Amino acid sequence: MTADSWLNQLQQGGYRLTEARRAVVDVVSACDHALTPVEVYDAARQVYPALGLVSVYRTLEKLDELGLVQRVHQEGGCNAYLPHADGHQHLIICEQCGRALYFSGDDLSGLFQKVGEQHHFSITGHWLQLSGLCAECQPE
Amino acid sequence: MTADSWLNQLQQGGYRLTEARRAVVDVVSACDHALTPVEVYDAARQVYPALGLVSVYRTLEKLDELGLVQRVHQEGGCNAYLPHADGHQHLIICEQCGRALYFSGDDLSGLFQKVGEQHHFSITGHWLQLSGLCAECQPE
DNA sequence: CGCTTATTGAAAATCATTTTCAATTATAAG
DNA sequence: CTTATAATTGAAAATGATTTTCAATAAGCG
Ligand SMILES: [Mn+2]
Ligand SMILES: [Mn+2]
Ligand SMILES: [Zn+2]
Ligand SMILES: [Zn+2]
Repeated sequence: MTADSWLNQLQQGGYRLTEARRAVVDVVSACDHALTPVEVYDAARQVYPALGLVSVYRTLEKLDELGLVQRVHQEGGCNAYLPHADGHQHLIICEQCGRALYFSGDDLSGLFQKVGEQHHFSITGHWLQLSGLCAECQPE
Repeated sequence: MTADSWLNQLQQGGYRLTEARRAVVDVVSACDHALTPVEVYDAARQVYPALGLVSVYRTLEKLDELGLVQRVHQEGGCNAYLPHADGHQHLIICEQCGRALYFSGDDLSGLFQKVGEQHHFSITGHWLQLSGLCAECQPE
């Protein structure tokens, strides 16, 4: 289970396992759409009502540090988190329901290198994100 | 000149031309790297010292509304603005000096469509941004 | 030039995030 | 199973960015 793996990695990282962290990890590790700190807070309190919003911020910070979550940028805001991509992957996000999904296998570095040369840039990274409608949100 | 065109469009949009707006437009329309509201404020005050930060926010909001600027997302933050791309273009940003540049001519919609199908998404948009080193920032 | 109303900057309010702090608790040692 | 220690907690205060309020100003129009 992802949650257990995350908890292990927190512990390996020298952090203690607490109720607050367990609650946050349970919510975020299992979620298929990006959540803001407050959304994590609301969801996690259903399991652990004593949770403080501060601990959500602090836990997300540590999960980010450990590479277990990543921040998601969208029109609506840039403070939502998802389980981190596995290797080099990019996001597709449903603009209706927010479902997020990673895909891989794009090989664009050649193209990007070429574009870079044309503009005298040496390209070191790229950021690609698709948006659309997931199966469930498409009209019949 | 871009600045004049922006001012015209503000006027066409029903907005009055004021010193505050002129100062903001002068700075943003001529800038080749993304600026935060405070950076715009500092730059524009050199020309118009009475400027208030609030007016920078308000002017950027209107320029965005008119499609004259666009928000730029980066690791460091997502509250910087650039003159809006001309049609369908994407950004290359120098990770050293922040110089920003648009490129076009990528035709990736075929690829994206295919990726979408594989995951039962109908793709409606994409977001692509390259980062690297501009000519001036490359070692020798 | 004068009228009307959008726009202004200052100050206050709001909102998200971070810091401070005393109380609690996870963990390791005994 | 204690006990000791230091990390972690949630509440409250502080901060920082952005928005709202408001009375004064000035753009645009006749
Ligand atoms: Mn890629
Ligand atoms: Mn494109
Ligand atoms: Zn959907
Ligand atoms: Zn550069």
